[in-house]
Amino acid sequence: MRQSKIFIPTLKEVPNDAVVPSHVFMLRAGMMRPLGAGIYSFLPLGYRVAKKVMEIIRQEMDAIGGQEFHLPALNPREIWEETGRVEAFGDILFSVKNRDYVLAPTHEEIITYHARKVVRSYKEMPQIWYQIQTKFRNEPRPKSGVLRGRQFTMKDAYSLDSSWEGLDKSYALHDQAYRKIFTRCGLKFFVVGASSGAMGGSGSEEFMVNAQAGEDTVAHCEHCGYAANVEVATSRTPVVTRHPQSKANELIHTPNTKSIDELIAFLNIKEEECAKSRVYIIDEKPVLVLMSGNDEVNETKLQKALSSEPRPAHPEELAEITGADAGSIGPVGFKGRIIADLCLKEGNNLYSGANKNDYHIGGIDLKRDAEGIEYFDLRTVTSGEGCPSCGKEMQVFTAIELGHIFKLGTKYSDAMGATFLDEDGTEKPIIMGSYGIGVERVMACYIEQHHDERGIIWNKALAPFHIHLLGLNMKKEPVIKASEELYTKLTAAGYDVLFDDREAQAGFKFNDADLLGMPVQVIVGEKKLAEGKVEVKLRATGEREDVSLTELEAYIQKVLR
RNA sequence: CGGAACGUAGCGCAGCCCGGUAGCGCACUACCUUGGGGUGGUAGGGGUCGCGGGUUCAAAUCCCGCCGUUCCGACCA
Repeated sequence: MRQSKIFIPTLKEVPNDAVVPSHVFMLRAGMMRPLGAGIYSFLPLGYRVAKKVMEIIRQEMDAIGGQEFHLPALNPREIWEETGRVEAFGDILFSVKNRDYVLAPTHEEIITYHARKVVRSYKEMPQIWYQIQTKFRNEPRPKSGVLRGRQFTMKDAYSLDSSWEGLDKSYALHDQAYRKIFTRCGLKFFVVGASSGAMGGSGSEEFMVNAQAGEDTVAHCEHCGYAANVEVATSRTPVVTRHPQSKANELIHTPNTKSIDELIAFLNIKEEECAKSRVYIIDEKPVLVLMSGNDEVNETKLQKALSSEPRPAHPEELAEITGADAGSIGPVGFKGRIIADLCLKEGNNLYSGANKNDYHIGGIDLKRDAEGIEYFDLRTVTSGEGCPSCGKEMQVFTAIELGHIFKLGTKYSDAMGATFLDEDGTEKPIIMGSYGIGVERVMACYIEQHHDERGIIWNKALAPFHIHLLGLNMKKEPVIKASEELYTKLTAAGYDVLFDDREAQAGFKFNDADLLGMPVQVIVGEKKLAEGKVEVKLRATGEREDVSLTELEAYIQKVLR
C-alpha cells in the first residue's frame, strides 16, 4: 500500500481528550476517530489490526470446533423479558425508540432462542456457536478510548452440552483456545480463576492483562500464577505476636494524633502495635472493625463476613456511638459488636483509641479487653506480601479484563425452555457455557503493553503492515527506482508493505514510521544506495543495520520470523 | 447519578477577570528553498467563538438555561 494513497491521518499533537497511551496512539496513528462518547470509527489502519485480531480468534475458535454465526444486533425486547435481563441490565440496555427492540449487549438469549428451536436430542450436542460482532451497552461513563465504549466488537461463543462433563470439556477447550489467542497476539496475560472466587461463583475465569488504564485491582503472583481480584485476594501476613505478659491499660494523652502514622510517631511505637478502628453501620447497628496498623478494611470481605451490607458511620454517628471522633476510637469500652482482622488474633499490648478525643489507650489485650470479639479475614492485600499459594512475593496492580469464560449451566435454557431429549428418554435443559473476548480491548491492551514515547511497537501478528518502506527523497531518480523495485519485490514475496512514497522530509517520515510502529523499517536513501545498500531498522529495539540489496530479503526473513 | 474542568479555524491553545477590529503555533493552498530525524522563506484560504435566551448602544467576554466532551467518584452481566 502506498502511503500517498492510503488514508492515515497522523497527528503530531496529543488530542485533548485522550489520556491513556492506547487512546492517544490510536488517535495519533490515524487508526480511529471518535464519533461520540465511547463511539469510534475505525479508519483503514486501525481496521487492518482489528481484522488481524479477529482472524486469530477465528482460527483458534474454528480449531476447537466452533462454528461462526452472524446474529442480529436488533433484538425483540420480549426475548430479553424471558430471562428477566431487561431488568437485570437496566439502563445499560439500549432501547430503540420507535419499535419495541433493544440493541443486543450480548447474545445468550438469541443463542438460546435458536437452540430451543433446533436442538432436540443429546445426539446433536456438543455444539460451539460463536460470533464476532458489535455489541451495544449504554455505559454510564465511557472512558479510556476503546477500553470502555458504548459500542464495541466482541467475540462471543456459547457451548451447548447434554451433560455437565460435556460442559467441563467445552470449557476446557475454550480455556486452551484463549491462552493460544492471547499468546499469539503477543499479550502478557494472566488468569483470574474461579478458585480465587473473583466472580463469587464457580466455573469462571477472567483473562486479564496488567495495565495502568485498568479498572480492576488484582493481586498476582508471577511465580505460581495465583491471581485474584483484590476484593477477595488473600496473602500470607504475619499474625501479631502475643506477648507472654499483658500490660495494664494505660490512658495516654495524644493531642492532634488522628492517623496511625501520627500515633506511631508520637508514641515512638511500631505500626504492628496499633489497632486501627473503623466503625460501620450494619443493619442499623454499629460494628467496630479493628485492623492491624495501617491495613485497609476490605468492604467486600466485610460484607461477606457479616452477610449484610455495611456502610461507614457518618461523623455525627461516630460521636454519638463512641463519644469520640474518628482517630480516637477504640475497642475498650465500645458498646456493640467488635470484629477484628485475623492478623490481630488474640493480640495484646496494643495501642488504640480511647473513645475520648485526644486520648489513646495502651496495653490493650483483645482477649481480655474486648469481650465477644470475633475474627475474620478483613484486610486488603498490598504489593510485596506473600502469595497464599506459594509464599513468594505478589504484586497488586490494576488490570484490564480481555476475556471471560463462564459455565452458565442451565440458567438460560431453564428460563427459556431450551430442552433436549437425553439418552434415557427424559427431557432436560441444555447445559451452556459462554465465552467472550473484547476485540478492541485486545488491540488497546497490546498498545498499552507495547509502546514507547515515539509510538506503537507492533509485532508481526497484529501489525497492520509487516514492513514500512521509506523512500527518503522521492525526487531523486535512483531512490524512486530502487524503492519502487523493493516495493514490488517485497510485496511479491508475501509481505504487507506500507510504502512511504510521499514527497516529504526524511525526519517527517521517520517520525511517522516510529509512530505507526511497523516491526521493520526499510529505509532507502541516496547515499547508502550508492553502495548498493539500504538501512533496516527494527522498531522494537531501535537497531539499525545497513543491508545490501541482494541480501535484503534473507535479512528480513530472519528478523521478521 | 454525585463532584470538577473544558467547549474559540482540521489539531493544540491564547483572548474572557476589566464588554468595543477574533488571534498564535502546527496543518492546509501556491511558489521558492531544503532533502538522513517534523528545513527556511514569501504570499494566501479557512471562524454561526457549542446552542438558546437575557443584560447592554455594543457580548467570545457579564447573567440564566441547555447540549457536548473529559477527569474523579458511584456503577461495571
